[in-house]
Parts: sequence; C-alpha cells; structure tokens
Amino acid sequence: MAARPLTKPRKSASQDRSRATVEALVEATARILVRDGFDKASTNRIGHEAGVSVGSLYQYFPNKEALVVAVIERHNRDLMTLVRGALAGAATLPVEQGVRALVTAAIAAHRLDPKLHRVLAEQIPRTGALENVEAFSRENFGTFRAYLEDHRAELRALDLDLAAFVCVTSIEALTHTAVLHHAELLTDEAAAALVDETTRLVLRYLQ
Amino acid sequence: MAARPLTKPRKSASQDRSRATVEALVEATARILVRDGFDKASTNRIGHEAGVSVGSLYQYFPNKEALVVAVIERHNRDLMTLVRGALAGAATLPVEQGVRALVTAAIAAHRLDPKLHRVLAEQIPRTGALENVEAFSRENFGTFRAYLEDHRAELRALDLDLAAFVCVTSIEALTHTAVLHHAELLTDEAAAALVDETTRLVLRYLQ
DNA sequence: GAAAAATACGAGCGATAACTCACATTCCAA
DNA sequence: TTGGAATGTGAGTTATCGCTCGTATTTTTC
Repeated sequence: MAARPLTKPRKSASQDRSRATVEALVEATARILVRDGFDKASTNRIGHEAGVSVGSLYQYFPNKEALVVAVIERHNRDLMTLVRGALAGAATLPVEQGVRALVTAAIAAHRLDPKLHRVLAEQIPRTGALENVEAFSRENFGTFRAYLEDHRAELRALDLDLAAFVCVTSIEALTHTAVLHHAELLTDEAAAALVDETTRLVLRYLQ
Repeated sequence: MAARPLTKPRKSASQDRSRATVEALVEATARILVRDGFDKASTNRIGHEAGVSVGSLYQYFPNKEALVVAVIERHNRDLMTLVRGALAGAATLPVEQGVRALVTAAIAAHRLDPKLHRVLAEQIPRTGALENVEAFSRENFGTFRAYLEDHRAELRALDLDLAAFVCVTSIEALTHTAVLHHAELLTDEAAAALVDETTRLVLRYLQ
C-alpha cells in the first residue's frame, strides 16, 4: 500500500492525563501561531509553551504538520458548525432574507477568531490541510447551489453552478477581506452597511 | 537611526557581467519557486540553478527574502502595467463597457503567469513584500473609485468608498479563484461566461 | 503492593539551511 | 601593460530544527 502522509496521532490518548496533554499541545500551537507566526512554531517551543516535553509531543503527533492540521481541523469544525446552522435556518426563507442571513453568518464566522483565521489562511497552502479546506468550500458551494435550486421561482434563469460559484466566492472574499484586512469596516454601522451592500450585490445579481 | 529591514541589494551591479548575474538569480528564483515551491528554494540551490556561486548571490542580495521580494516586485510590475493600461483605456467608456474591459483585464493579468502568481500569493505573507502588494491594491481601489466618480451620472446613489471596495474585491476574488483554482472555467466559452457573469454582478450592483 | 501498561522526560543526533570569508579571476582606466 | 577595482568562488562556520530513544514517573490491573 502507498505511504500515507501521517497526520493522525500515533497513539490515541486513553487516560485523562494524556487527553489533557494533547489538548494543551493543540492550544499551545494555536497560541504560538497567533502570537509568533508559523515560522517560530518549532516543536520544542510548542512543547515548552504547553508545559510538555518534546518526547510527549511526538507520542501523539507524528510530526509538526500534524499539530497544525489539528488546529486547522478544530477551527474548521467551529466555522462549519456556525455556517451550517445559518444555512439550515435560511433554507426555507425567501431569498431576500436567506441571502442576508448567509452574509451575516459569513461575517460572524470570520469574527470567531480573526487572528487565528488569518494565520491559518496564510499558512494552509504549506500544510496537508488543503483537502480539508476544499471540502469546506465544496460543502458551502453545494448547499448554496441546492438553496438556489429550491428558490428557482424567485430568480432569473441561471446557470446554477456558475451562479453559486459567483455568489459564494464573492461573499467569502468580501467578508474575509473586510474582517482580516479592514478592521475599520467593523464598527457596528460599517458592518451593517457591509451586510447591506453584500446582500444587495448578490440579490441583484440573482434576480 | 532604526535598523531597516534589508531587502535592497548590497551592491548595485554596474558592469554588464554583474547585471547578468543579478538577472540570472532572479530568474532562477522564480523558476525554482514555480517548479519546487518555496521551501525547496534554498540559497545554495538558487545559486546552482542560476549558475552562480552562493558568494556572488550574497554580493547582491542581503538575504533569501530579498530574492523573493525581487521576484514579487517584478511580477507586480508586469501586472500593474497591464491593469493600468486597461483602466486608462476604459476611463472614458460608459460603465457597461468600462467594467467589462476591467474584468477582462483582471483575467488576463491572472493568466500572465498563473503558477508564479499562485506561489507568490501563497508566500507573500511570509515576506516583507506585503506593503508592495497593498500598494497595488490601493492603486486599483483609488483608480476605480475615481472612475466611479466620473461616471456618477450613470449610477445609483453610492457610497463611493464602499462601492469601490465591493467591486474591486469581488472582481479580484472571482478572477483569482477561477484562474488559480478552477482551471475548468478557462476554456474559451467558460471564460466568456465568467466575464459575462462578473460584469453583470458588478453592473447590476452599481446601477 | 507488585507487575505491567501508559505516560512523560529531555539530552542529543543528524540534517539542513543561511550566510561568511579568504582567495581567484576578470575588467577597466591610466 | 599594469595595478586596483569589480566580480566570482565554494568549502566551511554557525545555528536551528525535527525527531529519537533510553530512562523516569504515574496509573491501572490483579
């Protein structure tokens, strides 16, 4: 069989003590990524920050990348929970409110932990976690496409694939850029204006 | 005085021979970035690829980052030339054609050297070239805002800053994502459809 | 409470990378 | 032609990093 890239734990922690160790390592990794950046996140340093020896680190993570992947997976899980909830809630709404809810959720998702999100977004291409993130993208794309299909009656004639691509990409880019590169757009009024404009952009395109 | 980050040549090459050396180093760096990725781009390897010794490399570049920055600056210069030309040509056109020309130019810009563009986009956060790229963004933003101002009569009432942000960010994201992550959207028909849809998105938003 | 299993430790190994420096070669001005 | 300036060389230095492994400690099992 082919050599799989190892990003899974060597041992799975069974006692409470070791579960706490694993938890501390993932937390420490996230903290160091945010505070010092990817290049400063050496395994020795992560161990030190977590109050754990390098040896223990390598009991649970086969390599440094696996630690970063663990952080990404956890962050992704949080995002997905939030976005899935919003999409589920919006499914039965007419497009005016549905799209608005989705945009609002996208901003909320980016605000969960903006600094971590930024570091991860910048460093993901270097890790084996691309698949993970692309799966996330695909899920959003698929769900939104289904939403459009359900509300076809409210829309102009559309190539659904293309329309979903245009909408999802635009919403993601606008919220991502606003939250991560234009903090000034996040006062309450500015954020409201951003939601309005993004919603308008998407709606006028769809209708 | 404060210690400035060194990304400028130690010596500026004055003879033809040394200019050729510098040129070869930048070329080699770009080639290695595209072929092998950032992590494989060691200074020794770059020197070897350029047919130049490490010693010579360090005569003209204070560190590895400076080499990458040089590649980024060159690529950016190419992009800017293209985009500036398109914006200049579009300045007097009505928005229907102006926006379409801009979108077409954005795709052309991303197609200049997609592989290099992708590697650089991924690695820029790690280099000192962020300012560079942000300057590029700001120029585009400013030019487009001025364009909107000139064509106010054709548009609905707008917050120009916000509208320019929305349009520029969306166009950039759609073209970037399409070219770099969805090669299938770049057959001639698909590309034409993408231009149509992006143009429509922006125009219906503005009008 | 003793044996066994799980967990934790951290000095140190091997690899690699950025960068230097003492010396060689080429170019050019006088 | 020649001497100094510009350019080029690459083995070696220094530093860091990922990771191992022999050992120590804690927990569980019986």
